Amino acid sequence: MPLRLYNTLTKSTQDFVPIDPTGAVRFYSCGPTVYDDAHIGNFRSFLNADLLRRTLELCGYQVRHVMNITDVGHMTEDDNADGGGEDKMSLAGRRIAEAKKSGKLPAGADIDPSNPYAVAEFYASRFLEDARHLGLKVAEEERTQPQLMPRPTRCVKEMIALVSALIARGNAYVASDGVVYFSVTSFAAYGQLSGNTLDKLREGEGGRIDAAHQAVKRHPADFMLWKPDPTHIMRWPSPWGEGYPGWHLECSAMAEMLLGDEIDLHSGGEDNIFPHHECEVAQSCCASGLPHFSRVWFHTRHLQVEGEKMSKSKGNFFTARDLFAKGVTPAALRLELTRTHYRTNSNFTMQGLRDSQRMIDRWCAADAALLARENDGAVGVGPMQRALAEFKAALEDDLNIARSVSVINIAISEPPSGSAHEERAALARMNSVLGVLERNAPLVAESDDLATKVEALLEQRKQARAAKDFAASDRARDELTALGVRIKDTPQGTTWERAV
RNA sequence: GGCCGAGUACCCAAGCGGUCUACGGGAGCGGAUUGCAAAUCCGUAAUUCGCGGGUUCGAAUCCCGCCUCGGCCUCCA
Repeated sequence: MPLRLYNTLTKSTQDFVPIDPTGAVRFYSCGPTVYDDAHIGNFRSFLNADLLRRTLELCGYQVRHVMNITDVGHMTEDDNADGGGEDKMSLAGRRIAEAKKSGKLPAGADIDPSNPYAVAEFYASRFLEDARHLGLKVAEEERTQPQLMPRPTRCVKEMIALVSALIARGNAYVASDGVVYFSVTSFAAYGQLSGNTLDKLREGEGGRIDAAHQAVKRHPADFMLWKPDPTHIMRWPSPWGEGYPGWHLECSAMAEMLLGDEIDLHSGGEDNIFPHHECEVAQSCCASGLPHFSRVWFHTRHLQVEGEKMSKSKGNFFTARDLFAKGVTPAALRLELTRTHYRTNSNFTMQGLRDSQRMIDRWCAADAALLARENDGAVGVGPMQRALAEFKAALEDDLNIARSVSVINIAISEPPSGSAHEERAALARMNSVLGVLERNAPLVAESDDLATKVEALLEQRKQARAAKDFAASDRARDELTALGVRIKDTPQGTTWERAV
C-alpha cells in the first residue's frame, strides 16, 4: 500500500510519490527559533515531522531530513513585515542578564548576554538536548552531520545569492528606503498555498500594515528580503548595505543549499502556512524557475493545554524541560504529543500524560516478557508479527497513529505465542516509529536526600508489616505518598518511583 | 468581514455510505490477588455520534442551515 498524505497545497490526501525513486526523500522541516526554550507546542510540530520521517523509513524510503535552527533574531514588532522593534535575540540577552543578576541563571550557563551569537548558541544547545531526549532523529544525526540542522547565520552568503537572483529575474526590487522587497505581483501563484490570494489580502487587511512602509512598496503584500541597518545587533555586509536578511529567506536558501531546488516534503506548524511558507514558495519558485518548491506541504495543528490556548499568563505554558524536571519520562511526552492526529488540534493534559505513560509501561512489560522467554523454543507467528502489517497500514493512511497505537494494544492483550525473538523484533519495528520503549525513564536523578528518606520509610514499613503493625505500615506509606512517591510491592520486594 | 479545520461516553480518541447495538487507552464500577492498598489479571460502558433539516433501501460517515470551539488573514510550532 502506498503512503498517503494530506497536502496543504492541494487540500487533499494523495499518494506520496518521491521525486527521486532511487535516492533519498528530500524533507525540510521548519525548526525552532533559539531565543528561548522550545515549548511543548513547538515539540508537537517537530515530533510530528519526526514521526513522518520514521514512517517513511518504515515504508522503506531513505530520508534526508533537514531541520533549521533559526539563530537570527526576528523583530519583536515584526508586524509590518518590514522589521521594526527590538531584535528578539537582544531581548533574550536581556532576559539572561536579568537571570544572571538574580542568581536564577540555569546551571552551566556562563554566557555573555550582550553577544547574540552566544545567546543563540546557548538556546540551540538546550534545544538539541531536549530534542535528543524526545527522540528527534535529525537531532541525533546532527552530532555527526551538523549540516542537517543548518543555522541561518552561517548561510548568509546563500541568502544574499538568492536575493541577487530574485532581483536579476525581476522578482525583487530595491525601494526608495533602500530595503529589498519581493514583488508579490511578479509571482502569479502567490496565495495558492494559504488561500490568501492578493485580492483577498486586500479585503482582509487585518490592521497590521504599517502605512509608513507601504508607501515605498509596489504592493502592500510585498515582503522584505534584505534590510540595510548598520546599527542592528546582527548584521552582515551585502550589495545593499550592511544589514540583515528577511525572515522568510533562510528556509528557501537552506533548503536549496542542502536538498535542491525542488523538495518532496516541507513541514511546519499551521501558523507557518501564511505568511512564512507562502513567501518561501514565492522566493524558491521564482529563483529556480520551477513550478513547485515542495511537492507536499505537511502542517501540524496547534496544541492546547487543558482545553485552553497555551499562554504564559494562564500558567499553562510548559517547556519540555519543565516537564522532564517534574519526572515526566521523554517517552510519555513523546507519545502524548504525537498520539493525536496531526491535523486535529490536540489537547495536552496531565491526565493524558499519565494515560500515555500507562500504555508505554505495558508495552515495556510486554517487551520484557518476550525477552524473558527468548529461549523457550517456541516458533511461528504470534500477535506482534500479525499486528505489524496493520500497524504499518494505519500509518500509511495519512499517519493514523491512534489506530496504530490501538493495534499494539490489541496485540499485547492477546495471549503471547510464536517465536519470542521474532515477536520482539516485530514490536521493535513498530517502536522504530513510535520511539518510546528506549526512553521510558525519568531524566531527573532522584536527590540522595529523597532516596535516603524513602529507603528509611520503606524499611520502617517492612518491619511494621513483619510485626503485623498495619497502622504503622500504613502511616509509613502515607508519608511516602506525601513525598510524591508511589510504591509497588513485588515478589522481589518493594520498588518505588516518583508519581507524576 | 474573508479563508481553513474540528465537535463521537466522565477524559483522551479511532471511524471516510452497509461488516458500527461505534477500535483503543485512561478514569469509574464488579471480581481475583493483597493485612489494606498500589501494580497485575478477568469482566463491565455510548442503540448512539453538537443541533435541525435533506439525499439514500441504508448516514457518525454525503448535502444544506444553525450553534460552539480552534487556526490564519504579515510575531508565533
